[in-house]
Amino acid sequence: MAARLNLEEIGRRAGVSRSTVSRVVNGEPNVSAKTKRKVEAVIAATGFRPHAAARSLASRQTGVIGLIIPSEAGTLFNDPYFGRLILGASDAMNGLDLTLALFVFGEEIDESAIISRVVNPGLVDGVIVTATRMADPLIDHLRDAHMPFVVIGRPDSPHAVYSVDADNRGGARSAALHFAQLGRQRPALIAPPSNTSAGVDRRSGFLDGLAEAGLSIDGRVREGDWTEGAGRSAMAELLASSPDAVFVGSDRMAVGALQAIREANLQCPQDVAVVSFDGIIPADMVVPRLTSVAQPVREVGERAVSLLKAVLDGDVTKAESVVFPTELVIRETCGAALAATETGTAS
Amino acid sequence: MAARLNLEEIGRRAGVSRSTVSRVVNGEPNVSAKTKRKVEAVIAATGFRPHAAARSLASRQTGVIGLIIPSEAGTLFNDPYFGRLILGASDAMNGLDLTLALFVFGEEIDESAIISRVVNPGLVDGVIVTATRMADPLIDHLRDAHMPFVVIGRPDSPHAVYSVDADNRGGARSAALHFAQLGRQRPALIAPPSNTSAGVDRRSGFLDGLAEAGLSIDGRVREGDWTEGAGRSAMAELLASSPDAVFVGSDRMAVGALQAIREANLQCPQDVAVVSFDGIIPADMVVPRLTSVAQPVREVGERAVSLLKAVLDGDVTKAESVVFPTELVIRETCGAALAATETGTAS
DNA sequence: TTATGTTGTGGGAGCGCTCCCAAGGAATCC
DNA sequence: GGATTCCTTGGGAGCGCTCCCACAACATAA
Repeated sequence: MAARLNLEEIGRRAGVSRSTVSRVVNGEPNVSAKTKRKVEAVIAATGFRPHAAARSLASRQTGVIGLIIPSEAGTLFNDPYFGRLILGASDAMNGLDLTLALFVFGEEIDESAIISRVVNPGLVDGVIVTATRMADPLIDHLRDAHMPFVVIGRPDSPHAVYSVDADNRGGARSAALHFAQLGRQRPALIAPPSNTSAGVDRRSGFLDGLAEAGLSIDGRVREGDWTEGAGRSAMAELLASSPDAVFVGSDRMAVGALQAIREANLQCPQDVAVVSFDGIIPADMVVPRLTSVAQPVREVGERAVSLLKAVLDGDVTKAESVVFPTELVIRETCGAALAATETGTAS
Repeated sequence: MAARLNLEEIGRRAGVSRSTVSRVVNGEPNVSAKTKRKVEAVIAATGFRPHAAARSLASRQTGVIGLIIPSEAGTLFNDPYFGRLILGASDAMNGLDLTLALFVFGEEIDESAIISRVVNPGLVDGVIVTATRMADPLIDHLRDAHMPFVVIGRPDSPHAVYSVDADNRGGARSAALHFAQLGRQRPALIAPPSNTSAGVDRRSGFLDGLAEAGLSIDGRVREGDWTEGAGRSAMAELLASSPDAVFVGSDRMAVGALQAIREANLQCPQDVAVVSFDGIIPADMVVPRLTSVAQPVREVGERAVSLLKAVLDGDVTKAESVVFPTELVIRETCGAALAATETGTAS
């Protein structure tokens, strides 16, 4: 009775062959309009959908792209960065009729177990790797397994790697210049982990900017693991060397830093100006409102997908690595409005 | 030379048949220790992994579970809820050797296009539906397509549906009782959207709690779309009727509400106490620290996976719907410490 | 007329796996 | 000893699709 719905069966009902149905389903040319109409009618009536696994097996591509978020990032799931990234990637995939497979490494999960699942042939066509660590072993594994991939971040691989990144150095540099312009004399830095490319770049970009502006940092540098707690304790330590401006490498750490400033009975931005990085926390969430270097997270996600798609299609004429500009969004914590008032430039 | 690696080829190299290799790969019994060792050696030497699509086609299951986040939730990606949920689901899947496929509906994407992709046979074994709307059409589609699914939330379907939810009513009720206990007289409510089960339940739970405690709300009710902005404007409106306590249906809206209170030159908790729902914002992120009804988001995600797994395995002896308890976590915005001080009960 | 495309259609082969049956050999039972 | 069972192994069939070649039907050119 209810014969299993497949190309053969649809063909039987439409009075054509399996091959013709396949052509209609895949929108191939060289099908007469009449035949096409007949077949489409049967498909619509039955609600037939081709079997994905069979298609994958025969065509050797799955239409699935993996997004890999390694273990250290597990805690990062508390910040909106990955949500945005996923949203961007997902949007792009919807447009390309691709499916997103998400691989999150839990701390307790053996990394190699995940890797072997990811590179499982016939599961995904390619992967996007996020939160890349410096010298990430995952990248070598992917290359060894001949799995096409795109990295989000700046990979420090000896080989050429397709990548998408935000301009971390430039953004951090602009924070330094901003402090200089506001007349701050004793800058400090709370850097993200230096085992990530973003950590390295935000640190060096800021230091370069300071040097350019003739400011010195004199060891007022700490490093934190992206969390509020880390920002808070790093800031508490830094306050001993009385900085008047701090560049904090992530919004979440900046929230912690503001907390520490408040606890020391100091005022932000009057006593200590703060500029952070990400531009990802809703503006109204913290008081005073955070001045932050914004990066286009969603666009990064979208672009990673389209780049990977190009790689998969062999469309290698496109650029190998893309860097999105970042933008210093001035709100309250940097004290720009304050400075303007003092010099009578603004209200 | 490099013959394609498949069961046949591995078998050839190990001097056994395709079938035997298959048995070893799948850990089936009834393979002699010696044969097993031989085959495993060849597999290890070659790095062979069985082809997922071929396996899916033959076995009629994919080992992939879909997680669906409908369009309205797109904006919600700004809050950590979905990150936690994904993390929980992902952890559970890693443990069960399952792969997570994420389907996010963008506003601009035609819902039915996604649906047809989701129910594509041979893609996923089953799906988890989140952020369910009341009378969600998606649920009917899934049923029609015979796609096994589990709902996160409280589905209001005429049919029996497997579901996992947090005790929204109970949590909201406890907020009301807490206000009553603290002697607040003029409670108000900022409810989440009433087209979601969480919105309906948090609203009714709070109102029930008030009734129980003999407090009336007199129209001091607004509704917001989960965002800070909505919380802020709802609170601004409510302040006209001078409430002394507000239950806000989500942490993000509570952040906006606090902002509105501050802008009205009122003090929280002295003038207006605030209790919110979710328990998801890092405690230090806002000042004063948010008293919130915490729900175990990660556990909900994990449980949804294990429930779906049970459904897929035909292990229907397990409960059809699971409700996780919620817990009122007292911090600063409710004014409990304040009340205690006043009555001399605590420091 | 015959040679030469062009378009539409059908069907064989094969993707790599699982499922299942059969068969040989070893172990066990009466 | 022969009959019965169990364990181990091999291979046919088939999952539903794509790829490719063959071929019929028709148009076009010499």
